[in-house]
Amino acid sequence: MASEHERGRVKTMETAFDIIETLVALDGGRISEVASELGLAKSTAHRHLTTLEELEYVVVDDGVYRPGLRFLQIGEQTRTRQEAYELAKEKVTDLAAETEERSQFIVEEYGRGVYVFRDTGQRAVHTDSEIGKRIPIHATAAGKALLATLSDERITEIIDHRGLPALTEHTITDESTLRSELEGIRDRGYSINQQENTIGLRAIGVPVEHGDGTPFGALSVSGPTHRFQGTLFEETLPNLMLGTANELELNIQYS
Amino acid sequence: MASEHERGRVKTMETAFDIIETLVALDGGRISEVASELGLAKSTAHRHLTTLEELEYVVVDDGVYRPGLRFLQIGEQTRTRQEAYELAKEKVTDLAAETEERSQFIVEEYGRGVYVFRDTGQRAVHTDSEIGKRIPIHATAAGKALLATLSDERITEIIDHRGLPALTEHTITDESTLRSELEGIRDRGYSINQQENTIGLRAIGVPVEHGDGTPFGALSVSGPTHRFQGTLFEETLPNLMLGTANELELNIQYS
DNA sequence: TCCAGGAGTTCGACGATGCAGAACGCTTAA
DNA sequence: TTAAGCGTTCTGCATCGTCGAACTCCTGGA
Repeated sequence: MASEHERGRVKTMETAFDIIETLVALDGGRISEVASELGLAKSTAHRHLTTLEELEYVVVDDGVYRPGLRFLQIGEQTRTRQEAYELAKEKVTDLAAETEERSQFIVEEYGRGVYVFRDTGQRAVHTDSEIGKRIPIHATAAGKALLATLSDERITEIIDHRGLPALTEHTITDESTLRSELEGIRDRGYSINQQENTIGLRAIGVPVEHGDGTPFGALSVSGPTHRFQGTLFEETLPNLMLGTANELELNIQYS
Repeated sequence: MASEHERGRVKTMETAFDIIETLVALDGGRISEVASELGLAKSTAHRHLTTLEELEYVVVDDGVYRPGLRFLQIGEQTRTRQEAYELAKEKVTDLAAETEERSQFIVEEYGRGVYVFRDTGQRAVHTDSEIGKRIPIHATAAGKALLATLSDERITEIIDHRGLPALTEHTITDESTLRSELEGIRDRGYSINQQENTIGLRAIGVPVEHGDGTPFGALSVSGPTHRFQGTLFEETLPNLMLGTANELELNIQYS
């Protein structure tokens, strides 16, 4: 099963996490569901799930196993471990309030962007449901801003590893185009997303660096093309975001 | 190593999660640190950590391994899976805004209370750092409110499993006292915490149930004894919270 | 410059342990 | 009453996780 992995790894651990991911994907599953889904013997799935439950990583309700809140605990701890994350959260909230659009903060992990905070202007649409979601780094404003802060070697690594898949007809899929785009971002200080990720959506992103110039993450604000145009899109928003990123960097430096 | 666990479980998985928990506890560790911490051979720790990194559950920076954001992803997904959680979050925010005190929503897992949302009135102190934290269910307002909604058998199970450890001199450590306290909560509709968890802190908790009467979680608001007294503590707050819980239950029922 | 110490990595051999499959009991539906 | 489906338990086999040794790389001190 799934033997595309290198040798020399702990196979049992792979099946353990395969099971957890199956539970996430199925939104909870019974023993035999999991077993057939992964091609395991029923007894094996049973043993794994029982162990996961004893370790308190999985809860069982009426025979249906689901991931437990311990993942949330570990996730929150890794998120808040760095004080800078709290500062970034404030800025995300501020941006959402000022622009009344959707704003988010992402960091890079394994060559992809990961949503760390997100907020929206209107209270009603307020949802955190995509926190932790991984997005292709080359097709989002925040992702490109982040890429621009990385070293050339790291950029090459990421492109080699993840490729440049097209998400819409506007996605940049050519490496040299992307590189010159990144050059432009470094000059301007901010990045633009022109429906490269989703048709009908534009966005502006700004990188955020630590005091010593090492990359930290990126802020972005996104909205519909009919609102994101003209002076707002070309001047007001970029200036607001550059200012916000600058404040954030100063806050980080002196905290 | 650590052989107090039952036979018939997947031992390798236990060491895998032991390693993850060690990384959480140490806030990142090197291979040999983890190995000596858990009494493993260096090569074993190496193999596990390499596997965890390949599975993208752990990131490595300059030889130091840390839990990755995938835990956050799984945690957020389990939290937001149930739509009711979003509704609960709104109420936590509302309570924090109205009372200008700390408010939280907890659910029960493995016989303990788990913070699912938390908010505080003043923006400055706004921190989510304790999300996911597990608390003794008998020594908190929300915990007792939650306990009061459970079946007698489940209550017995929890007490047998977790015991009633004293956290302060006011903690209820006697089972029959706790049971009559729960009876009172069922009558009144809300619970009170009189410095049972932390000296100097009082709190009020209300249970939240699904439309069919099954337990969902509990809301609570906590504050310092010098503010939590008199009419506020005896009337205003309880009424506010009972109303809020009632609204929440209605929202849940018709969503 | 050389050596010593510590860290990460690789390798091989042993035996613990994870795995599949069968068998059993329970519940549900026909 | 029976059959199907599910969870649970057990047992034997061979896989695979474990340890320890050996090697390299890096760093700091003499």
